[in-house]
Amino acid sequence: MAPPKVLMVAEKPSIALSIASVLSRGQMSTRKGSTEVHEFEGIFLGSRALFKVTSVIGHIFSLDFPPKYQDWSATDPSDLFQAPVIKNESNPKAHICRHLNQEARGCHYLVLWLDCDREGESICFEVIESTSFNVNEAWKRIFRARFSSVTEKDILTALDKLVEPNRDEALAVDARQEIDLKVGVAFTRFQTSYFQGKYGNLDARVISYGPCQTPTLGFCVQQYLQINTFKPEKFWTLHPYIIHNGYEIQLEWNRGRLFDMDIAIMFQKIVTENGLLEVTDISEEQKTKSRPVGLNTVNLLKVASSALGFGPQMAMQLAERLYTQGFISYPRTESTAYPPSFDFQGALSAQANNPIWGHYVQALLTNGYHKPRLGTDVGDHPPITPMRSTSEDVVGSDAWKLYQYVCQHFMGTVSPDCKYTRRKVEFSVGGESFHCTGMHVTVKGFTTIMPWLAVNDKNIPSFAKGQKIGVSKIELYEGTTTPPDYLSESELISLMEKNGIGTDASIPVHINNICERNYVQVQAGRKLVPTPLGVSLIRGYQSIDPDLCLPDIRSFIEQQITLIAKGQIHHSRVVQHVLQQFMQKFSYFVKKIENMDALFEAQFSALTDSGRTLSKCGKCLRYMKFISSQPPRLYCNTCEEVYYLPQKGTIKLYKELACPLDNFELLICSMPGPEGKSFPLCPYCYSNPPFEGIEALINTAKIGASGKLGKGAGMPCILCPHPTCPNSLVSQGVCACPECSGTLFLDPVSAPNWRLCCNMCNCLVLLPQGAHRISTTREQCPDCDSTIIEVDFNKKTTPLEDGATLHRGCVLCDELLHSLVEMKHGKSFSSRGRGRGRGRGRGRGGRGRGKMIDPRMSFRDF
DNA sequence: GCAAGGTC
Repeated sequence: MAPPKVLMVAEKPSIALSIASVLSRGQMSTRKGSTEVHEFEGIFLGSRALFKVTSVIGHIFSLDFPPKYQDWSATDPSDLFQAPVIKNESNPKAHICRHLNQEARGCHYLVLWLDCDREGESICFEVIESTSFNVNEAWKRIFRARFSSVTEKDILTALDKLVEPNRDEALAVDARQEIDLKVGVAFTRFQTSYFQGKYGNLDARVISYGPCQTPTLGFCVQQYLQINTFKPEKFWTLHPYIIHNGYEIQLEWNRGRLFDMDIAIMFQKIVTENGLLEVTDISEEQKTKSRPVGLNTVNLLKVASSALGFGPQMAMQLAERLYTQGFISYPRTESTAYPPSFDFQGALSAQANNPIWGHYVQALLTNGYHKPRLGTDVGDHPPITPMRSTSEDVVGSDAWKLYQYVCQHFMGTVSPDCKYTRRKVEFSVGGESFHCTGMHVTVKGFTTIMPWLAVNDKNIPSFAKGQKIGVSKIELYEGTTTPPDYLSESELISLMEKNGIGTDASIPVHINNICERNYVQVQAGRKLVPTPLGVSLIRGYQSIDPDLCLPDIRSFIEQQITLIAKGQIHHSRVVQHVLQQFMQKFSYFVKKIENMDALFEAQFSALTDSGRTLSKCGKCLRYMKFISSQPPRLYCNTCEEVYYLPQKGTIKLYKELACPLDNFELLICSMPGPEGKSFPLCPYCYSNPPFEGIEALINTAKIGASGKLGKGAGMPCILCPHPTCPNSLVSQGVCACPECSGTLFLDPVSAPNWRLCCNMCNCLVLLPQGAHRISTTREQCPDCDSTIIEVDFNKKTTPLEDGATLHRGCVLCDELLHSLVEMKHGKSFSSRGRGRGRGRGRGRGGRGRGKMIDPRMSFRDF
C-alpha cells in the first residue's frame, strides 16, 4: 500500500521552507506553485509518509459586505450593523485557495503550521475551508502544530505533540473582523457623505473612522490641544557659583523653580548676605546603565523615526527588503528575548570582518560576549538580528543605515553594561540647600558600539565634608515655562503600543493612514502636527461622544473578543452585544452631528466664498464656481446646487459650447501626462445621465477615478448616445477600440497632435500629425462601418498629390490614412481579422452599444 | 471611496 500523504501549511513561504528543511534534513524537492511546495518522505504518526509542505501568504480571506451594500447612495450606513458579511479572497490573483485545494487532493492528513497567535489560529480555519478536508468526518486527520520558534528542536517537538486547532481563538478573530468592518465602514460612510462637498476648502475624498486610526489621531490632537491651551509662566531660580581647585561650578538649587519673584529675591538676599557655603554631604554611587534587550519591531520603528528619520512605513519597507535578501532576520516580532538555542557565536562571526565594527566584534569573540538580558518572549519570532554581512554599496544608503542600527543594537545586547560613578556634593547656606554632581564612566560597555547612549563624564573637584567655600557670584535666573512639543512619531508609536492600538505590523499602516487622509502632517524632526481637519474631527468626537476617539475603544473590543477566545461566551452573542452598543453610539452621533459641523463651519469656508467662476448654469444661466479641492465640483450659488466633476484631470471651459439637453456650458477634462486623453462633459449630464441604462456603461468605463457612478464618476459626452449633438459619442465616435469593448473617439483638443482615444480604456491611436484640422463626418465606411473622417493637411507637409490638402476616408480601410496612423497602446490596429464589433462609430443611435442603451432613449427630465 | 489584520 502506498504511504499516506501529509499536507503541511505554514503562514508564509519562509517558514514552510524552514519546516521542510528541518523535517527532511535538507533532502527535499521543491516545485513552484502559488507558493512553493516542498516534498519529501518521512515518518508521520509512527509510519512512513509522503510530506508536502507549502504556505499561505497571511490571511487567505478578508471580510466585506455583499455587493448590494457596496453602493454608498443606496445603503443607509445604519443598516450596515445588521447587514450580512461575506468572505472574499484577500489576494485573488495569488489563487491561494485554489492552490491549497489542489495540493490537498489525495492527502490523508493536514497539519497546520501557522504562527502561534490568534490570527494564526484564524488562518488555520481558512486553510481548512480552502482544502477539501471536511471538518466533521476528517477531524481526526487535521492537526495543529504548536511551535514557539522556528528551530529544529521546536519543530520536532511540535510534530511529536500535535494538537487540535483552537476554534474559539479563531472565532474571536472573526468577531473582531466583523466589528471593525461594520463600525468602521458605517461611521466612515456617514461622515464622508455628510461633509463631502459641504465646504469649499475642505479636502475630503474620504473622512474615515476606525477603532485604531481614530484614537491614533486622538493622541496627536490631544497633544496639539495641550500646546494650544498652554499658558506660559515666569519662574525664577538661584544659580550660585563657586570657584574651587581652579574649577568654576554652577550649583543647583534643591528648591528648583519658584513662581514668585519676591520670594526668589528674598532667598537670593539670604544667600548673598551669608556668602559662605558649607559642604554638608558627599555621596558616591556606582550606577549601571543596562545594555539593551533584543530588538523588536516597535523599537526598531522608534529608532528609525527618531534617529534615522525614516517613517514607519519606509522603515518596514527597508527592513522587509533586508530580510528577503537574507541580511537580517524576520523584521516583524514582538519578542525581545533570544531563544535559548540562538547562535550568538555564528551571528557575531558573520560581522567579524566588517570594516567599521569588525574589531569590536573580534574583541567580543575573543574576550567572551555577554549573555543578553532576559527580555520577553511572546512566542512569535526571535528579536531582529543581522544574518549575513553586507555593505552600503550592495543595499543602498537608506537600507544600510537601518542595517547598521540592527548590527549595533545586536552587538549592544551581548556587550557589557555601562558603569559609572556618580558623586553628589550637597551644600548649605543660610538654611538653603544646593548641590552639584559629577560623573565618571568606569566601563563604557555597550555604549562603545552605541555611542549616542554614552554617559558623559563631568568632572568636579574634590571636597571635604564641613568645608566652607565662598559664593563667587549668584545669579537670579528668570525663565519662562514652555509648552510641550508636538508628538514625535516615535512617541506616538510608544503610546499606541502602550494602549494596545494596532500590532507591530499594523502600527505603520495606521500612522500612514492618518497622514494620507490629511489629518496630520509630518513636519521637521518627524513631529506629527494635526491639520484643521484632524483637529475638527477629534474635537467633534469629544463634543458628541468622547469614547469614539479614546484608546479604550480598542481595548474594549479586545476585551470582549477575548471572552470568545477563552470559550466563555458564544461568538454571536458577543458580536451582537458589541454591535448593539456601537449602533447606539452611531445613532447618537448622527443625531448630534451638527455639534461637529459647528466646528467645521468655524474652520472651513462656505462654498459661496470659495472657488473661481467657470461656467454657466443651465437652469439660472448665471456663472457657477469651480472648487478645485477634492472632490472637484461646481457650485451654483443661485440654485444652491453642487455638480461633481471627474476626480482626476484638469477642468477648463470648452469653447462656451452648451449641452443641447440642459443648456449647461460644456467643460473639457484633460487627464494628466502626455498620453492623457481629453474629453468634453456637461456638468449636469455628468451626474444625471439623461439616457436610461447608461449606468452600466459608465461602470465599465475608466473615465471617473472610482469607476462607479457616484461622486466624481459619471457620464461625459463621449459616452452620450445623443443622436445629433456634435460632441456625443454618436458624432465623435470613429471605430471600435482594438483593446476593449469601447469606442475610439476623436480627441477634440489634441491638435496639432491629432489622436483618437478610447472612451473606456487608455488606448490611443495617433492620427496624421500636423494636420490643420481633423473632423468626423456623418458618413460611414461601406466596408467596416467606421466613421469617415476628414483631414485638412498642412500645405507644406501634405502627402496628397498636386499639393491638395483635403482628404476623406476611413482610418482602417483607406490606404493613405491607415499608413499614417499609429497605435500607441495595444497590439494591432487593422480592419482585417477581427470581424464583428467593428464600426460602431456613429449614426446608428443605439446600435453597437444597443444592449446597454435603450433605443427608445427617454429624455429624462426634459 | 470605507476597517484592521495577516504578508510581499
